[in-house]
Amino acid sequence: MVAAFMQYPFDLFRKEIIESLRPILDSLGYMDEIRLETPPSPEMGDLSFACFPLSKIVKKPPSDVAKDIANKVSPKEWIDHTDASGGYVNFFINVERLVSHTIDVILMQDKTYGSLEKKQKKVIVEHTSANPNGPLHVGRARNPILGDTLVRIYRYTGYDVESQFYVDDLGKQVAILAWGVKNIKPETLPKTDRDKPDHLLVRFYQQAYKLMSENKEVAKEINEIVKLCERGDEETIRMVRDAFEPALQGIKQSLAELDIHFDRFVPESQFVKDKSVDEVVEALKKTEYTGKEDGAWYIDLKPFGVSGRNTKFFFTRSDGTTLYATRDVAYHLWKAKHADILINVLGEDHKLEAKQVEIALKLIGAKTIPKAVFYSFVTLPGGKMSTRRGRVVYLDDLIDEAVARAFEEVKKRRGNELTEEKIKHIAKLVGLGSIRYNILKIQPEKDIVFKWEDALNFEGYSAPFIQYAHARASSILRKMPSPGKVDVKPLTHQQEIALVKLLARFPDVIKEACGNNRPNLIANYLYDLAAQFNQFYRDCPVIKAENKKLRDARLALVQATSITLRNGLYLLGISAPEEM
RNA sequence: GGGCGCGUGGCCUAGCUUGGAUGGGGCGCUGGCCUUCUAAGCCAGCAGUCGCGGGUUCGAAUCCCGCCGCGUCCGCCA
Repeated sequence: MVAAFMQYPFDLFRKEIIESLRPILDSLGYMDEIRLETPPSPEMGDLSFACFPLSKIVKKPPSDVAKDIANKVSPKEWIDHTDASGGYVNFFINVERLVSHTIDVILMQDKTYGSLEKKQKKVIVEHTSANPNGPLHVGRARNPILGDTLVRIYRYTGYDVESQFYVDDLGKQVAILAWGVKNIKPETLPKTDRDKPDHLLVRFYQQAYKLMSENKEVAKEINEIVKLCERGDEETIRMVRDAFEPALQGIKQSLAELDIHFDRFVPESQFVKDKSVDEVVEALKKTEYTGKEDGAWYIDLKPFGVSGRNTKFFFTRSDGTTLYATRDVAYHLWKAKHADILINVLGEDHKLEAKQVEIALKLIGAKTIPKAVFYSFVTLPGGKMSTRRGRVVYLDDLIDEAVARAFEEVKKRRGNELTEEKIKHIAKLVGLGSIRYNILKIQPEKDIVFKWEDALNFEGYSAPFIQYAHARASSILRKMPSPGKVDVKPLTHQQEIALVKLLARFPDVIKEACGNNRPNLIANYLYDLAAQFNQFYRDCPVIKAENKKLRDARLALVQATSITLRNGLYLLGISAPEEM
């Protein structure tokens, strides 16, 4: 058992620099926090300190200040030497120490390399929360992929995490579906090519929606269902739930394909049944921003910086029933009781609603305010996706297509050496990995126009590129296992050093990705790491290294790389094939 | 009309929170590398007014103001 949590090399290096710099800077009258940056290229150093602000204080040119400081810093355990250029003090790490320490840590921690110490804090990540009225389409697929990745990242960073899917069982969408299931004869509906409950059910929804728009009677009946649900009528809620439950199962199935699972499904009706939403209403009625219009209660959001045509946030209807956002407030109060940090993954269309909930929570004195991660829509080249109009690409179709495409690719390359079964297995890992990666590599706030060629990208900046690097490493280790703890002094080739330096950065990347809710940083990093490994692979023969010492050292490095790639891919929910 | 987000080579994208040292990648295109650990790879080349205009600064893709374009929201819907 690994007793103590080993400290990561770059943390130690950074710490040493700051300790050396502090007294020097103090004596020059610079009291600010010391911020270190990474030079643009490794030849210039491993970390640097900019002297521009300091040059003002001491009234000397930055280059002179940098030179003075560089001369005063002496080599230590981690600082090998310093250098001044262009107004920067550049610090070079002790490479020999870095190499041995980094490889030691990685081989020792193995599956936990990059993870951080336990935080003793609970996080609830709410994501997906899609209306269970049909299959997930790719327009919404960003949500579960981002959400699940955040769950993984928070766990790895040391938090206790629970993932939640908020089931909107009181909404109009599910009421329409329930009406359809009850009133529409299945044989009148078009056939589906997919025998999966969500695909079968969405036809009822689409048809019921159509009838509702054409026929006032139908609309009335559907509204009646909604009303009964909102009042907490057990029988109606059960009827609706029975209607949508299979669709939810279908959604779960699709997500399971992508290795996405939830710890808890929370039905919206829970907060009507336990009356907690009524408590929210009572509390909101008492604020100084509260008003009433035709019997409906609202909060004026204008003083909170919300603007637009209408700034009133209605939290009851004139008949006293609550609205979606009101119940969402109750849900968040409940979550706050069970966690220290709340993360919500939401589409950009929910920005105002999230703001309403946040303001309401503050007004009634909630101590934990959720942090939202918004993502922009995935659209089709012709515009938005729409389940109603059938203008959609379903996630299931994307999955099938990705796996099929991957199958062709594997077959093309390895068809004559691998069994059909093995090809299928690899194709699945590659196809599914590509879907996740192609979403995760892009910042959430950027719009994505769905194009098959991008979604199924298998080369360059893609999952298979990284998986391939891992497979290459595995292939070497399969032929000749790493001897474990060895003397890594022979690792002096520039590709080896560059590779180790990247490996050592992994924990920083995770910390950064978690702190800012930005999984794309990990996606980026893994690409860089894989690319660097490919260069090492080209220049440094491992099995046929000149001598046994070098070979063993390189094997350890390959092992360390394979561990880091695998851990990183795991965080993104992508599998690391040993062969492809 | 107002709020929020986005705008980087033909296409996609990193960097923007915390301003600094030559703006990184990928796709596509052109040319080269498989008798050596899997070529889903590697190397070289072509390709950029960082939407436009102003400002702050020793220094702006990054901060501030204005404008333009795209997305999204402004329901007693969810």
